[in-house]
Amino acid sequence: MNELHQKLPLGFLEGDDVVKIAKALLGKILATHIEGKVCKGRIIEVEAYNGRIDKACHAYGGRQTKRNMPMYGSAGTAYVYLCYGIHHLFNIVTNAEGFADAVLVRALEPIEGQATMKERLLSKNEKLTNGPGLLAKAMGITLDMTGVMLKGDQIWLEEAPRLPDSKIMETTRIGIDYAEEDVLLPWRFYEKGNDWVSKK
DNA sequence: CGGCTGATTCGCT
DNA sequence: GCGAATCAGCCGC
Repeated sequence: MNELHQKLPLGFLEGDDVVKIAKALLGKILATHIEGKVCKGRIIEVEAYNGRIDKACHAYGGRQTKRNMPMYGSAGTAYVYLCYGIHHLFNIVTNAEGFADAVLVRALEPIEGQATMKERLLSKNEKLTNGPGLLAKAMGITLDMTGVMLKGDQIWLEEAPRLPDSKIMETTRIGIDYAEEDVLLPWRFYEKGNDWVSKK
């Protein structure tokens, strides 16, 4: 097996600095094997959410709901939730059990299974994975996958060289206007010049 | 091509 | 009841 396609050890996600982990995840590969179909994409856009200090985080202030419980799980847990009543958004939980940090995967560069993605999306345009709602649908990620570990046969991460800092763009997160001053945190990261970034 | 809006369900007031 | 870590379709320029 090609060394680039080894599974990413979940220890990669155990640190207590979710911002650092979010940046390090850029370039890594997200893979799913659902209903007999394999899909893969390079992670090229992410956002960091910190449960203790970040008003944009669903678990800010120690809030616990049925929806956000997976965020308190151990590093490498998937957190999938329904946004705007329609879209599934996929997060990678980081840090130790009991700490509700997570990285929202906002965009992928497709590298395998594009035909399957197109079937799932029933979309007329060329967008497959240029946004968190789209990529979850394209990859076959659904609500019942919240709480599963990213190490099984269904969904996992693969190793890949990390992006040099010179290729990483840092900016503010999207769609969190309710988060008061934390709107300004530069916790969205994407690969400069990549056409699959969700917004320009 | 930019801006506005409906979709649709969960969580909190 | 209202707003939400979004997207596609429609309208007007």
